[in-house]
Amino acid sequence: MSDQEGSLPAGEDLGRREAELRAARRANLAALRERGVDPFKATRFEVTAHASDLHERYADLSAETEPAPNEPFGLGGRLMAVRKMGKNAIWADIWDRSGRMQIYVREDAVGADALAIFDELDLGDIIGVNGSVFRSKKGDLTLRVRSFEVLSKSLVPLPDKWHGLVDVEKRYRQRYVDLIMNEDVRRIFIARSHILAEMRRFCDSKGFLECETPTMLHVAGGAAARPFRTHHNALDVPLDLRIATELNLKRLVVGGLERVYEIGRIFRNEGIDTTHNPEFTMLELYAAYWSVHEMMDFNEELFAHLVRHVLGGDDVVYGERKISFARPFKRIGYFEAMKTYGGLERTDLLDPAGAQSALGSLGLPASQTHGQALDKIFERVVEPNLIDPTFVSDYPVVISPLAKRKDGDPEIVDRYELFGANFELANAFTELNDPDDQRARFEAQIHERKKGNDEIPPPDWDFVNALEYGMPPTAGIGIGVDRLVMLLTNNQSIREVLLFPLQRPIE
RNA sequence: GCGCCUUUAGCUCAAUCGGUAGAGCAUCGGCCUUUUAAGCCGCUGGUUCCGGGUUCGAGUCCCGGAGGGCGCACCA
Repeated sequence: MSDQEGSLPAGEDLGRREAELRAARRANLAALRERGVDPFKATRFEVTAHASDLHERYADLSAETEPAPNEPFGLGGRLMAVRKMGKNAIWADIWDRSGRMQIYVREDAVGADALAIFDELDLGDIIGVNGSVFRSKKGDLTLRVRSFEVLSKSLVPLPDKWHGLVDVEKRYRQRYVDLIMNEDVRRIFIARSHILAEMRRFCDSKGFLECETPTMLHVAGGAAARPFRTHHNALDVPLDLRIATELNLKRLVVGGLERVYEIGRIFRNEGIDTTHNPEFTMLELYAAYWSVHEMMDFNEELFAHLVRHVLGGDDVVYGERKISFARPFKRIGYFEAMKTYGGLERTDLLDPAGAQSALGSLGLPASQTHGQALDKIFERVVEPNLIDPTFVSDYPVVISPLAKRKDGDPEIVDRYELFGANFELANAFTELNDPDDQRARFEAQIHERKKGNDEIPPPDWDFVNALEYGMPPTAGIGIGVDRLVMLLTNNQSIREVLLFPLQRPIE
């Protein structure tokens, strides 16, 4: 590639202004090269501190104690602001992952040639600086630059240094620019990474094995959802992207791994809104010899731990609300909740016709199935009341095809869901391990499927076969990681916690 | 899929009733050795998302389309 104006990627349609701005940077690149500095030749830089390290370490350094301790540091970062003071001194801000550091470049410290090079830099260039810190008269901790290196050149103009990048579409399509400009966005994704790491650490500490099961399957099962279809050329077979990790993880429990989990990407071929993205991340975890009661304790401990770890206390601020995750969480039975919040009776709800009429009296449209009707009623009547974290337990079997029936009450399963801030945070149940019951439920689903419900997956007979070898009593849980991150980072849209949310292609 | 909102300079935003499209930042040229949205002086910068229509005249009004956001529906 030459650094001539016009050597832009084919098809890129630049306005005249942007072309000028880019050309100016190319000219500055050429000028640097003429001085013997090639920004793209650098292969490494010795980073010995991040900005936040220095801010912490020198929190007590005052402007009066200058000269500062003569300890040199090397910082790498992006040049984000430049304030030139005459011909011989430049103040500037560089940003690294941890935050901002002001730097001070003086001719009498770096020499005339180096200052001239610095003078040629553009906002957005990546530099490495060496020097020691002092506190400026205005109180800002500053690195007095003794030497610096140009580590990379930024050839496109950055957004407004004050307003940053605001346009939501551009933020998602060019997330790298968003991350450069918006510190709060950077913090969300750093927090997300910490949440994921802490979830793993927590699960590992309880004796769970992280397992990786295939994302491409011949039969995508374990949930009700339309899959994405793909194709393997060499085998010439159609494949589905998984819609859950459930069945494979339970195969591992059959295999004797006892405690397993996967933090996995799930794909569902459905619409996009503020709480749904076609690919999302779910934690699924299975514990042999546990019932749903042990799982509830585990769940409560995990969430309380994560909230403390990320937010430093028990309270989560979400939108207008403040929600406490102090243990114990509230608990309520499914039918108890329906009765309390909607005055609805168990016997009516368990009757398909009764459920439909309850739906009608709420002013909701008729549902295709009994289960769907119950979901709609619950969503309307109970969910809006679930703000503090609340375990709702004892679900009806009609809406829980993979859960074990409750002993002594065959219409109820050993299942709970955890709600908080008006959305579902976790779904757990005692897993069905009777192969005959499982087979019967798959057979029932075949009829559903034939009726045209294409969200019902075809049966996975090998899974029944696995159960026939014998699976210990097992509890399982699914946690929507993206929604948990939304909650812990106070974001109202899933796209704000996904680095690259799916967008329609341009043109 | 339906409804509402939105799209103007590289970025962030203006533009009265339909009457010559402006500003700040950035860029470019100057001045300034403790500034921090640095400051001061000067220059430059437009396919008003796209395509039609109405009109003497359209960023503005009408129709169609595209992208995005939100809500509803669908969906955990």
